[in-house]
Amino acid sequence: MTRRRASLTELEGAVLGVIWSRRSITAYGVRQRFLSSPTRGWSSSHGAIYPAVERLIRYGFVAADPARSDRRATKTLTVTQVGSEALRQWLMGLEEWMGGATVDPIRTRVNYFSILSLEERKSYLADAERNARAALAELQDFTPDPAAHDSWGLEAASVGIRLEVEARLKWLGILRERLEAENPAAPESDPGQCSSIGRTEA
Amino acid sequence: MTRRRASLTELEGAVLGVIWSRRSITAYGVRQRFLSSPTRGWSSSHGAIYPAVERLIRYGFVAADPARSDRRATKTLTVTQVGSEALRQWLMGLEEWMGGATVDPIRTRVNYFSILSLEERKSYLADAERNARAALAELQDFTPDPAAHDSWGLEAASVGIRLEVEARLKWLGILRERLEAENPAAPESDPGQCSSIGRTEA
DNA sequence: GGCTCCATGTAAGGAGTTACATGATTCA
DNA sequence: TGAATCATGTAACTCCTTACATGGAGCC
Repeated sequence: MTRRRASLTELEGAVLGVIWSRRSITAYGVRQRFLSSPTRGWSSSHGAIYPAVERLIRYGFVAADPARSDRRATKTLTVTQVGSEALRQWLMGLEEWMGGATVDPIRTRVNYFSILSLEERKSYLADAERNARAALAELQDFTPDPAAHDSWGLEAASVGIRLEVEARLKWLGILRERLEAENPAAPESDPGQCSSIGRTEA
Repeated sequence: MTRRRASLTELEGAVLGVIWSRRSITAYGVRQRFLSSPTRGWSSSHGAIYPAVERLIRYGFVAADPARSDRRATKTLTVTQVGSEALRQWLMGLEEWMGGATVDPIRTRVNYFSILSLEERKSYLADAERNARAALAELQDFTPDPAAHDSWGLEAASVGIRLEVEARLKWLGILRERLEAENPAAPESDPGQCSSIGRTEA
């Protein structure tokens, strides 16, 4: 119950949420949950999760009891009363900027598209579409944590994930069409013209 | 031209891209670009950008020339030949995971929705929708950097931003409807029943 | 007995946030 | 001359990544 920041970090909040949604789980189990999340970019390294759990314990938000019937250092984590209130507060602590767009590595790169040749752009878009489609396919097989005591939220979130990836796919399709419209595939004629487009820099 | 990582970080890549898209710009100007980006979550702190620029200079990707007609320490940054190749390589270095969903703070919180009361959930969704709508409205006024030498990519990216936020808005609408369908607004009758739903934990 | 998981930790190094600190330029 | 803005940097702190390190449990 040490001094702590005004509010939880995203990782701490998510870890607290996972423990809560399982009623009890080990730190190792928390990591498994993060690993199996369809959302890429969740830090699921030991070096991030164990310290985060430790902090939650220090704050008094999580109780760690040595697991009986296991001579290992295995600890069973549970959310305390205080922790449950902290989780609720973190949840309700929406900030205005959160309504805006997230950082999307595919989109970041598109900003500087004009450095690429037409062929490179096409190849980029094809790669991106393939990756997005793969993510969507994986999503088909995804079932939210069956061990959670209530999966309304997990279900709801997975709908959001699907919509986000579908939006990305739609966007990539628009870009592909845009590119094709601007550079009609001149059939076997004058290939030199196309490949110079977009390479303003040597 | 010091030893460096195998590939650029997202921040380094984006900084390199900004410098390239302006042909030349100061580090301060790069920061202004990040600040005016409609994508939230871009680190735009001095403490992140100046060191990133320094690294790019060390790698030989960016040239820094003291600006004439300015007795301050102002340096004009330009992308070198090597840097332009590095930018192209970073751009084309798409990885598979990038097709997946990004970390969205609104969505993260929804995962643990079952800790909230019905009223709290409704309030959360209303807040989130308001924030997303505000982000969309700001996007209307947004024009990609007019000083860029080619804005195809910037334009294309801003379309993606719009689609992402619209998808978020659509998703939040679905959740709101879902919530209302499950808990029909019992008109002035038995308010106690509703407020207990979703609070399985004390 | 050996392999695969389960389970927890630590240490080095890199990077971002925030706050501190300084000074030039421009415009009214 | 004063205020706002342009412009750069540094230092403390925290956090994450990656790799290293250890050992029990369960199963064949």
